[in-house]
This record gives sequence, C-alpha cells and structure tokens, in this order.
Amino acid sequence: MNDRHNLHWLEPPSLAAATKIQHEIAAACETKDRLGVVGRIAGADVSMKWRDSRGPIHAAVAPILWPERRIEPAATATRIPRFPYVPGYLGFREAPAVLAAWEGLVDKPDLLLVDGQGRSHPRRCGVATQIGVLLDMPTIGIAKSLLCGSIEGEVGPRAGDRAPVVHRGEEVAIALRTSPRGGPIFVSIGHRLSLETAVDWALRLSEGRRLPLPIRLAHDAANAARRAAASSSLPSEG
DNA sequence: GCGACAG
DNA sequence: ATCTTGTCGC
Repeated sequence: MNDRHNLHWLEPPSLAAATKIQHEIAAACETKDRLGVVGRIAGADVSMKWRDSRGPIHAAVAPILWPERRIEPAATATRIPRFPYVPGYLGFREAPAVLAAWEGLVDKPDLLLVDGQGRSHPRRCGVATQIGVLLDMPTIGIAKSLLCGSIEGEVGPRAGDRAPVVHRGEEVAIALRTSPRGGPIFVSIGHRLSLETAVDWALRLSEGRRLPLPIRLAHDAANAARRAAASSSLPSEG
C-alpha cells in the first residue's frame, strides 16, 4: 500500500494541509482500467452514533465472491475520528477506519466500492479516490447525492438509464438509475478504472436494488458493529 | 460576497 | 451519518 499520504495522519492536518494532500492524491489517481481478474468484490461503509460527530466511527469492508455471489464475513474496525465532518474532506474522517477494517481481511478483494464520491469532488479527491490511492486498489465511488457538478439532461425511468454529471466542463460521474424506485445513484471513478467500467460494475451489482450489493452488506455490517459496541459498553456489562 | 455542501 | 412504526404496493 501507498504509505506516502498516511504519514500526514499521524497528526490531524489543518484544512490547508488537507487540501494540499488532496491535490497530491488527485494527481496520483488513475482513470484508466487497471484491474486483473475480479473474483472478489467488497463494499465499504461507515456507521456512527446519531448527532455525535466526535464519537467513534465504525467501518466495515464486506466482500463477496464473484460471480458466485457468495457472501464472506465482513471485517470491521472502530476509530475515533481526528477530523470533523467538513463537506469535501470526508476522506480524512472516514478513511482511517476503513483502512483499518481492510487490514483485517485475510483474502483481499480485487475491487472495492466505497460509499461516497470518487473523482466527482471539487478537487477530484473524494473518499473513494483517497482510499483507492492509499491502498493502490481499483475503487468505485457510489454516492446517493451530489457534492458538485450537475446532471446533464434527464436520467430516464428504467434501470440502466443514465446521464452525465459535469463539473467545470469535465464529466466527473454518471447519474445511474439502478432501481425503478428511488432516485439515481452517482457513480464515479475511485482509482485504477474507467468511468464506463465503474458504471458497468455498479449496475451489475445492483440487480434491481438502488445500491450495489457490497455497499448494502457493508452498510449492514457497519451498523451491526456500532450496535454491538453500544450494547457491550452497557453499564451492566462493564 | 453569497450560497451550496458526500457521509 | 442517524431516530422510528407502520403502511402501501408489487
């Protein structure tokens, strides 16, 4: 893994320092396909207590085998965030916990879907790109709403319908309809694959649901980890 | 300067 | 992100 930018996390960076790091990571981000045989795919997501932005972050990385779709046990990790929630800097808050969860996986996935933006970010450095570059792994950003840019045209009502998302003249994401119900999701490059490949995988893994299976599994696993931590710290339990 | 703003 | 129950529809 690429440790270069991890050094910056020994101390919480200032916003200015974080911005500089984002530019470096964006420069290292690869937007062409560089993935091998994809036999294991994982989703990454985090969960935290309501209205407690300084409380622990519970991260989960949930793998499945492809194309068998066999679900493997999710790895989880809990970290106290050293960074507040600031739109545009989500990676500095969530990536450390996700990377810790990733370390817990014995068999590493070939592809990682991350809940959040990839290159569809003001500095082309969303959390999916940040995690992808640090791990040097192919990643896809799966977001439920937009951070920047706008949809060009209409998305169409059927699964597979799509429209480009453009920011400052650049196509940074695809608004993709994955389910007849609910709004489109926003698929972007994380690292080491093309936008078209990212959209292909997002659609293939959604199977009529709004979110790709690995993202749903990671969401569930992160929530389970948070609830387990809450119940194990009950007064009666010690 | 003002508004918008992933999770 | 998170709280929460039922309810409507395929």
